[in-house]
Amino acid sequence: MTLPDGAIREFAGPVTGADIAGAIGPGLAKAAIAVCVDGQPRDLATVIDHDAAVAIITRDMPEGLEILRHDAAHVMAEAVKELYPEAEVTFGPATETGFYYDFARAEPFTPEDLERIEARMREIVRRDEPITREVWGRDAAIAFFAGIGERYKAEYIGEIPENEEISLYRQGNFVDLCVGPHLPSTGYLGQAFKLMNVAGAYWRGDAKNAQLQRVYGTAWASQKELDQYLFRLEEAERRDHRRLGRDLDLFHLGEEAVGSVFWHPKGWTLFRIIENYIRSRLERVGYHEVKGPLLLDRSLWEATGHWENFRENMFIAESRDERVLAVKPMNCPGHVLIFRNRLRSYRELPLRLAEFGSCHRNEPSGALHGIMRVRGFTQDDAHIFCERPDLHAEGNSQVKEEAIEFCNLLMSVYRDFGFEEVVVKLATRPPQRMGGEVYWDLAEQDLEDAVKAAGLPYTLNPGEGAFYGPKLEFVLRDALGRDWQCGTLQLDFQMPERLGASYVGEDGQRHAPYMLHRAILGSIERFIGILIEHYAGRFPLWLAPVQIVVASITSDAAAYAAEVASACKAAGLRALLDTSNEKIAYKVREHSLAKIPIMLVVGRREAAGRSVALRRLGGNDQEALALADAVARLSQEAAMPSTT
RNA sequence: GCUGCCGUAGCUCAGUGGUAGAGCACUCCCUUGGUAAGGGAGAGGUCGAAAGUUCAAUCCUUUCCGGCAGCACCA
Repeated sequence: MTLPDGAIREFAGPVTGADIAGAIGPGLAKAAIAVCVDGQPRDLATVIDHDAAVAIITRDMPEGLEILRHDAAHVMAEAVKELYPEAEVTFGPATETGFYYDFARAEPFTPEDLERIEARMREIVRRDEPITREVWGRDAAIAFFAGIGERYKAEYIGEIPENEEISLYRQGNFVDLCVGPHLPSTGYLGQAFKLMNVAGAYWRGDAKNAQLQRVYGTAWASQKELDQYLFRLEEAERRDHRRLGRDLDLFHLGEEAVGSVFWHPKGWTLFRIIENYIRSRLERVGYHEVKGPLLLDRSLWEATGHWENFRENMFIAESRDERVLAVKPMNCPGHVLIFRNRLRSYRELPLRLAEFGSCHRNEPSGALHGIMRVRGFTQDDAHIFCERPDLHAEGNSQVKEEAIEFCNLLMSVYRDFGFEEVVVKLATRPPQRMGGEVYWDLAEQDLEDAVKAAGLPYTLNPGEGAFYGPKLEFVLRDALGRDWQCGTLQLDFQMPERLGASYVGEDGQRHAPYMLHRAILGSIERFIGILIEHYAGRFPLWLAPVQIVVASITSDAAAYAAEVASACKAAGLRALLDTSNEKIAYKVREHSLAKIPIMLVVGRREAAGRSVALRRLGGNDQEALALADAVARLSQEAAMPSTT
């Protein structure tokens, strides 16, 4: 047996994982929960009868944790069957943070039911029931599950491929179909788990199928990790953009416009700062900003194929002469029409048309979520029209050059917003697609080369590209370690042609251009939601809607405070004046809760010396500064990054 | 859209088959106080909407609207 460190252990005959762990040491024997044989996770009791590479899996390892969680699902199923024998079991896998199990039962589970189930689970763990594996014949297995009324299990076994082994796991009186591996006994699960909530889920993930009840739980290797996870959940709740949006008076959502945002002055300030920052970045690298119409004639959407495929998701309007129009769900057709409006030369390419495009999509009500998922939103969109690549040419195509430039720009923008960790996914040709294989080959190659050239880590997402071309998806990771897909770069060799766009090439002939759809932030509304949660509402100075509050200590200093606020505003800083009739401690608390980054406190002393006492959010001390110095320093600190 | 839960003052939440309360926020008054809540008074609600049961509904029932969680969706 070859161990992970390369050491070789000899055994006279067939051994189990437990034997091997025991041979290595008593500590490991105790910690072992499963074994990895030639890369495959197995039960600790599995007999290994050949030379193999083995690794003992413990509960602290990611593989071990996954087994633990999977077992938690089984223990839950056992508990449910004991308490509610009429419930049918279906699937119950491990998840990123725990597990779930889908049950079929006419009665909904109540929160009280969850408490009962959790208590029974803890009891099953204390019973320490041995978990054993059995291999069954297909027909016997189907008959068994059908016989005990488990129709979903029986249905599923019928669909397992002929060549696969059908294994059942038994713990106590509970028997479940499962590939495993599992813990040696229920006691190994420990008590670091908790049931979280119940929700509906479709049988086999299909909305056409019956809806089951999914019970979610979380499970960890230790109580400490469970506590940390629960704390992280609380932290996420504290940072929830819906709560902070209200507390910081950034926006509200209302039933008068479901799925659209009412931006308040501070929120709109933030929106405009972000828009202006992107505008400035784009101008520097040769984009031209445009603005297309919001309402476009039905015939255009028929030409793009949207009328056929996405009509349910579009808002439809009618003009008084009874023409049918759709509120645009995307900006590209408008940009193609701008491109197509006159004869274009290859000399104009690449042509980069950018728009802060206001889009509307009639999303299903259940999909809406704060400002993250809305029906009306704004994209930092642009379409880059490129020369049709010559399949036999040397060197980089325009498409590739533009893709590289875009990756660099995107990374720089993300860094400016405080996101350092970004992963890229390359989504390649889907089963249903348009265009010949040679074009797909080249297109995928160009995008892959571009990510490499930009030095970004990436993973493949096979078959997930759009029907008109492959795409890059940019996923950033926030302060809480959550992933958000924001940026996208999609290559499209269909739409320009479909809408009759062309340019005159060097050869004097007309060609349909290639088009790159690209966005960095994606939806600005959603991106602001992400920023709020990333920063927990404590924006860096350049983004803060209110950067400075000038607070007076006594009314004697009010006039000077007003002068200080004016000086800040004159320097382009977003400053607020607070000369209200409150004590300074009250003002400090109030503006700290409003998460305003800088407070300039002025009393008699400052007024006499033309100075300010500068206090930073979260700090406990103040710094005495001459007014002019403070303004100069803050202006510099508040500068928009990468734009000067 | 589906399943479950929820909807009482701007916010957080009590409460009752006989038409409502607290804290914070808000307004006014007193207070001029040096770094996370000074004191007092006042105003504020068709109890999400409609229909039904009832002598009587904020409370019970139904439908609708909206929110939350998950699923499905996300060109």
